[in-house]
Formats: sequence, structure tokens, C-alpha cells
Amino acid sequence: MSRNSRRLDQIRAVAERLFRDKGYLATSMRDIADEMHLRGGGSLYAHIKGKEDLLWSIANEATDAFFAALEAVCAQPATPYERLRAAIIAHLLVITQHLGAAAVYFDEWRHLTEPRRSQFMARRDAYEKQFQTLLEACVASGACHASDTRLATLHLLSAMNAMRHWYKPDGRLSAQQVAEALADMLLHGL
Amino acid sequence: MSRNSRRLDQIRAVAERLFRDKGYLATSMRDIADEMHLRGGGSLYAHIKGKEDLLWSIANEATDAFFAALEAVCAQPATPYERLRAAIIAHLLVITQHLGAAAVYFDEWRHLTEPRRSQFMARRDAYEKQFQTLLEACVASGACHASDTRLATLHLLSAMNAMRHWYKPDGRLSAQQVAEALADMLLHGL
DNA sequence: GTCTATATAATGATAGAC
DNA sequence: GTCTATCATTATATAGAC
Repeated sequence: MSRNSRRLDQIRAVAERLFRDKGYLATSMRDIADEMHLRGGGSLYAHIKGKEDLLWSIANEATDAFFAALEAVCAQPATPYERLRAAIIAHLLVITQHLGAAAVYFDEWRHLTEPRRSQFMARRDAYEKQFQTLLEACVASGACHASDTRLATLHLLSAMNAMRHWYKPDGRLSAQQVAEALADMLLHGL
Repeated sequence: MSRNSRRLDQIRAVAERLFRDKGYLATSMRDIADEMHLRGGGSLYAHIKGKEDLLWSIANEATDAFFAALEAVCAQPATPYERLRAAIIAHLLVITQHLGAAAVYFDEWRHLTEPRRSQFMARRDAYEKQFQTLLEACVASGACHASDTRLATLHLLSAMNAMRHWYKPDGRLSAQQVAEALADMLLHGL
């Protein structure tokens, strides 16, 4: 799978970037081909079945990354507060490391057709439920005081995810620094 | 302008909803016409010059609403903390009252062509600068302790705006209740 | 103002030469 | 694997009858 999947990975990398920059529908197969210095969109079909396959594999790349990061956090012994804070930082770091995939995970997934769309939503909902459980444990321990854990979870998740809109990999702060600062603002306010 | 602009407002209202539900590019003129019980997309062109005019007018509706709400807050005498909290709540209420326009303001605006795209971004940046000034005043007064006001502003704005993704007008809490709860979580943490 | 028909352009995808 | 050429579809927008 050395040469073949390398070419496929190149296509996926280009698609990720264009889907984030312009959106899935505004990105044509010809756009992707151009960025790969191919003369026509047709050449891409030697490597993929169709455009939506790109969207689907990128969406799953993101989902897998979020789950893997959360499972690593939950495998460590920690207080509920420490675990929630670690989960927040881990989630934010995944976003910084997969900005293109994050754009698909948060925005472009809706252009998936059934049954993939529903499959995606189910995995995303399962992930969000795990985050709510972490938050509830934190409230039960007294470390957090959110009175409405459903509302707090919606806010926490959407606020974390919103970082994709402004984070720049070459900014003055490292990804780790930004993630820690954001975690502190989320947990303790401005 | 009674009958004519009423029809135009109907078109804009339908477009707002569809742009939010499916996205600007995924919404065809025929989709809009269908929702208005017109037989062909052509009829719409008796009221508008083109599809992008809809995007543009909706984007400006949102921009105007955000500026109006912020100016009303700044016209009142208040401490920096009270003013920031009032600005947050006002911003969140605008989103709850203009969910379709908010989707355009935050997501779909990028499909504007030049020079409208740049004009939009300039107004949005000006608005965000005003928010940063409010936050800096709050830090200077000692009511907030954010050490990095640029980062804090980016977080605050994006976290507020993220509410568009989960807020439901017919939920168990009123818009005012949700806005106040969110403001408290943003200012004081979870 | 709405209808039908259509001009024009762009898209995702395929076929066959090399 | 990439190329060129092309098909079928869909989109925005226009023209003219009513």
C-alpha cells in the first residue's frame, strides 16, 4: 500500500484543505485535481469512487481522532475535575492538529447522503454524551457548579469547537498553550 | 412599498431558513420557489436581481441587528463589567431572534463575491473590535482577570456565536434565560 | 407577477488512448 | 495512472406569453 495509498493520502490532504477553505460544495473535483497538478478531474477517479468518499473518509478521520483522544484521557486515573480539564485540552489539541478534518466534522458533514449522514451523527452524539458524563461527574464532585448540565454541555462542546474558526497554527502561542488557556477560561471564566 | 416589499420579505424569510438548513450553495432558486408555491425559479427574478442579493441583504440584516444591539447597550451608563455582561446577553438575543441571518453572518457570508465579501468582513471586524474594547475595560477595572485579551476576545466571540448550532426557539428555557445562563458561564466558568 | 421554455455554464463522473 | 474528450445533470438567469 506504499505508493497507492500515498497518492490517496495526498488527495485527501488537498481535499481537507479545500473543504475547509471553500466548503465541500464549492470545491470541485477539478479544483482538487488542479492542486495536485493533474490536468483534469477525471484522473482522480483512479483512486476514489466519488467525491463523497472523500468527505466520508475525512469525517471518519476526525471522529476517530476525537474518540482516541478521549479514551486516552479516561484511561488515566484522575479526579473528575482533572479528567474534564484533560478531556477539554485533548479535544482542543485534536482540532489544532486536524483543522481540515474538524471543518468537515463540524460543518461539512451535513452534505453526506444517507445512510452515512445518520451514521456520522450517531457517533458524534455518542461522543458528546461521554463529555456530558464527564461534566456531570465534575458537578457531582463539587468542582463545578453548573446548575443545568445539559445546557453547560452544549455550551462547552460548541465553545470548544468554535476554536476552529480563529486558531492559526503559526500564531504566537503554541497549540498546547492555547488549549490550556481556553480550558481555563471555559472552566473559570474570563 | 406595501405589497411589493411584502413579497420580497417572504422570499428573504424563506431564503434565510433554507440557507440555514442546507447552506447557501445547496439551496437552489427552485428550492426557494417551491417553498413559496411558485412553479419555477424564474418568477423570483421579478423581485430580486440574483441569488447573491438574497445572501447580501440577509448578511446586512444580521450586521445591522448586532450593531444596533451593541449601541443600545453602550448608550446606557454602567460599570465595565455590567456593560460587558449586557453586551453578551444582547448579542446572544440577536442570535436567537435571527437564527437564519446568523447562519449567514457566521457561515455563509464567505460565498459573497467581491467587493461585498470584503465590505462584510470590514463591518464584522469593526464589531468585534468594539467587543474587545469592552473586555479590555473590564480587565482594567479588575472585574475580569483574562491575561491575554486578544485570546479572550476570540474565545468570547466564537463561544457566543456557537450557540447558533444548538439553540432551539421552542426549548424548555426562554431565549432570555438561555442568554443569561450562557453569559454567566462565559464570565464565571462552568 | 407568474408561467413556460430556454440559453449558458459548471458539475460529477465515465470511456478509451497512451 | 494520467490524459483528453465527453455525457448527463443541474444550476443561475433571461425572454416573452399571459
